[in-house]
Amino acid sequence: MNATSLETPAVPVECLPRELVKSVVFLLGRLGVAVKMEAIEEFEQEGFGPWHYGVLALLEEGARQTQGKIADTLGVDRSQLVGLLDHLEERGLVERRRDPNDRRRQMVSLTAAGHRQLARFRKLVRRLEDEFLAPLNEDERATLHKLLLKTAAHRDQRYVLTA
Amino acid sequence: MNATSLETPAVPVECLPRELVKSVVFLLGRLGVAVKMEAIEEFEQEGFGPWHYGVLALLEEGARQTQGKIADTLGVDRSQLVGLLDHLEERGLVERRRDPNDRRRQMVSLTAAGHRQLARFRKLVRRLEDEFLAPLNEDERATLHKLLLKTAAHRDQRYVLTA
DNA sequence: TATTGTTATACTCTATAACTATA
DNA sequence: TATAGTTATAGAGTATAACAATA
Repeated sequence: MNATSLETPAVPVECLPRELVKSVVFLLGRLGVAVKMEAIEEFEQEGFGPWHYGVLALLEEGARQTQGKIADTLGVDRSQLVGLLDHLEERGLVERRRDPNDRRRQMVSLTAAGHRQLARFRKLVRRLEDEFLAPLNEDERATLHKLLLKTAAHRDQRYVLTA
Repeated sequence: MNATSLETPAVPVECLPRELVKSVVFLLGRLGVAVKMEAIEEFEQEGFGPWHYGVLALLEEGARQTQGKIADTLGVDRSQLVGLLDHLEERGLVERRRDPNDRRRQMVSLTAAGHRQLARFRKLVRRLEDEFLAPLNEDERATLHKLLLKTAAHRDQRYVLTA
């Protein structure tokens, strides 16, 4: 039984320095890392990681991408993507085919099983989001999203939502 | 010159999947990790890490903490805190004194130099925050803070701002 | 020679587990 | 025996660099 228990702790939980709690970047960093870790745990229970979800989601939007493009778009290293695709291919969720016009390139595409797995991933993410944002109502979530998106898009073009 | 350059890129930057960009938890995770990495870089240039700032900020609020209390409050492992305090003590920013009533305990307190370093850390964090939240005005930053705090406090008592 | 995908290597961070000295 | 602090060890995750095939 530790201090994070739901029961009233014998010793009151010490608060973080006000200075930190008042800082937007501190909260952003802490929450961001926390949500990432929770996501990793959730995906791991199904034998995957969050990156696998990103790859499948990207492939569904624009089929037949080369590995280089997938890696650059998602912001993962090309060498890292190899292992992710191996994992997905072994489970029959994606297919790799050499581009006949340039046999260095691999054209990656989603299989039917890949689409079904993507649906499962979406359910997982919805659950995670509902749990993590539990104290916020719909309006607040929309506001939070708007502010985060504005911040992200300012730093990185890839976040700009095109019409 | 890479694709993240400010110039108009020859090849248009591929967008992330809309599905991801529309997810609050995805943005939160990405931005959180990004701001953490930027903070680490900034602190590193002064020969420290973000944790050192947390320790100094905590010590200023409530002096003469034991190491266990500091570690639990900040959420770092006790064994990790040892190295952080070594680093700070070598530079004369904190002092460790054995508690005469229980010689297992170390009482840690801030020195005058520690206070001055804390002031420098604060300037660094203000700069980081201004840079990271550049696209948001004062009202938006306040709203973002409110929403993040509400989310964090719901998950972890240590974030509850006491009057 | 440059590029695509791949493999191998190294390094950082963290989590865990032993160890000491005190209680 | 249990606790506070310390040290040592091992693992995951990531970044870097070498490599093979093709252009």
